[in-house]
Amino acid sequence: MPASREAADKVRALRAEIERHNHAYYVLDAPTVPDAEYDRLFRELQALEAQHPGLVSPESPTQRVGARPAPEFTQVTHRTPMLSLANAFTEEDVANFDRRVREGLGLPPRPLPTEGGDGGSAAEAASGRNTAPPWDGPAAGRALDEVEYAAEPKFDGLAISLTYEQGRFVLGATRGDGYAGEDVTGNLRTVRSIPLRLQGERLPGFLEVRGEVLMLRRDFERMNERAREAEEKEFANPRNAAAGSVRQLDPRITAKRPLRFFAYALAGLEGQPMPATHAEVLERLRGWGFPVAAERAVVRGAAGLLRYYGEIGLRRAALPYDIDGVVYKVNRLADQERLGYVSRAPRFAVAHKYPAQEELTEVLDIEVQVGRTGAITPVARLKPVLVGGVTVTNATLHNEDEVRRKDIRIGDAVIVRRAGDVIPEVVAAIPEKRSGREREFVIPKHCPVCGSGVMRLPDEAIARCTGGLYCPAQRKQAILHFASRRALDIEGLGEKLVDQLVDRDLVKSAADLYRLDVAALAGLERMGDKSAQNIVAAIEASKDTTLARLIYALGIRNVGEATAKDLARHFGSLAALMAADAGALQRVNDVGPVVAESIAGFFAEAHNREVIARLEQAGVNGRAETRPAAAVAVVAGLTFVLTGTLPRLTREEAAALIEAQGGKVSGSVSKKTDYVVAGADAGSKLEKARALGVAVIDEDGLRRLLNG
DNA sequence: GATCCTCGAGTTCC
DNA sequence: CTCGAGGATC
Repeated sequence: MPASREAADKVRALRAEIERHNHAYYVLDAPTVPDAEYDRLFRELQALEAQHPGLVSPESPTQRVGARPAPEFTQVTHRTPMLSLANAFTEEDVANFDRRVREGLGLPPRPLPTEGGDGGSAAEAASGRNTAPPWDGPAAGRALDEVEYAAEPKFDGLAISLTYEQGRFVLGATRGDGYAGEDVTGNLRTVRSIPLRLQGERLPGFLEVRGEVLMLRRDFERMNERAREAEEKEFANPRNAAAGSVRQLDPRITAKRPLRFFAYALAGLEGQPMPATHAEVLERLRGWGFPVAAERAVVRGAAGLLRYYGEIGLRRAALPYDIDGVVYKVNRLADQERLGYVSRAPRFAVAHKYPAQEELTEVLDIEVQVGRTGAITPVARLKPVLVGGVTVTNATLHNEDEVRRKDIRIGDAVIVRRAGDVIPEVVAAIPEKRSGREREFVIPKHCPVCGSGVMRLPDEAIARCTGGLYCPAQRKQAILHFASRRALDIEGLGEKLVDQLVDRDLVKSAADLYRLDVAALAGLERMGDKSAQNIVAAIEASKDTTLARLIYALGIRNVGEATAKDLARHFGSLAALMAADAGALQRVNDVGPVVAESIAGFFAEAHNREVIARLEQAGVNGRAETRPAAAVAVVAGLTFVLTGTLPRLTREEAAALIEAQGGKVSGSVSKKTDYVVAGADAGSKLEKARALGVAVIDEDGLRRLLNG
């Protein structure tokens, strides 16, 4: 059917509208229509194009769904090479960069305090420049002498080059070796934030744009979540996911990946004059419809660069995308040209890197640890590697399924990261690096500590040692738990000491702690008279405690701090708790059939009852806490979550104050949270609070609430 | 029955 | 901090 003029007009209008919505959503990050409306427009356009195949053109938004797979990519030679940048790691490197730029531009080595603006003008005259230097503005003083730089985040993605002819996207290529890359036009057409047609009135006849393809962290996580549900392989990080997606031979797969594009340079322009500065380049790119980094800035001198580096460093974790540093470019393009290139890197730009949060290392071995409940946890012993400033040698692998899912083998090269900036985590193995000598990990059939059988219940992820308290590892953990800060808080009773006490049979259960005397302790390693006295005193002091702490200290399965508090409040004494049957137990908040069975089962054991009797004889007294009549307090009945470092209170102190007035302190933020109390360096909880619209207060705000 | 909210448990390094 | 899972809720 020949396309009627009417249909052609309609198609054009629909395309324009859809691209406008695309731009608003993917580039401006401000959606203009609901998703359903967008889908409706999209389907309407698809239907029209199906009716009139003559109207289909490569820059129609419908073509973003991806063309057929290609047998391989064809090579493209870059008109201008895509060079890499020199790296800077230290402040000194940055100072040297600034110094070399000044030399290259014929400026004096450093603007001396006494010279004022004279140095600048002298240099300008000497260099014979005819354009106004950036520091020749109305501002006066020292800053006049400093070089102006454009600074922006360095995206951790895949560098690509986009070519536009007469405003239409015609070629997209990977960086490759810098001189020739691969033609990935079909894949890049599916990336919604890459304009298929440039926006604006005055379009260049030819345009080549450089930028980065990446995945936003939230998109990456959502994608991995779906892969996990579908039991497909997950990607290790957003960069690998983006790179893998762009180099997909089947564009229909690429189309399903949530890729984004950010532009950062102009490599070719015909038909209109180049802008004067890099900052203006970015504005021009934005005008044509390309996303550019919101964090871009123009700064002066080495001091300005370092300040920018520090600011972005602080915001790094909160940025929507991964970055591995920041990039500094001399702002004026004329100056860039004068500085030119040295070997393969430009002299006018440098990448200032942050310490890596991910590193490559090697799994030397996978050992297992036995926890308090007998849980057998595989732990990777790693070749030591510096990640984000600390040396990492161990990382938990959680459980057998996790090892299988990530397919981590002994001897593998692996990527290690510090999750939430603290706890080391093995992100993924790199199977390409295998030699064939790697060994797969298997959970041992017998406990490495006591030799008892290891059992994994069918619907549990964790394998456990069946040795119970016969197993020295579990006994040690039980005693450490009993003495821990949130339980009976026996200071000085740490791992090394408990190891010795249990290995020498001086202590078999928590009750035995109360029979220790200085003489018994004094014979141990690293244990003088003074230390022994301190420990005996700490054990003595622990006898006076609360019922909630005592219940928690017993280490009943599925009974943690919060449940212990509920149980203490409900029953009032250990005797009453021990006498309760499953029905009575389930009347307590948050106790269902499973927890009730754990509790009843614990007290049914003769051994446990004996330990409790001996604790009571020794004088361990779990006194019930009397609740203040707190109905009048402002915070009564409200739920708080504490995060970050408060200026004057520890989190424990703040929690105690809240609970004393009848408030509740919880560990995770949800819609039901009333207040998040945030201190310095607050992390994900603060983010979540903001996302959910939960009220955030600081320590002073909390004090005001507590004081009514 | 599905979904959301919490809690419990295990873990690293300084 | 993260994961898994128990309990509550709709």
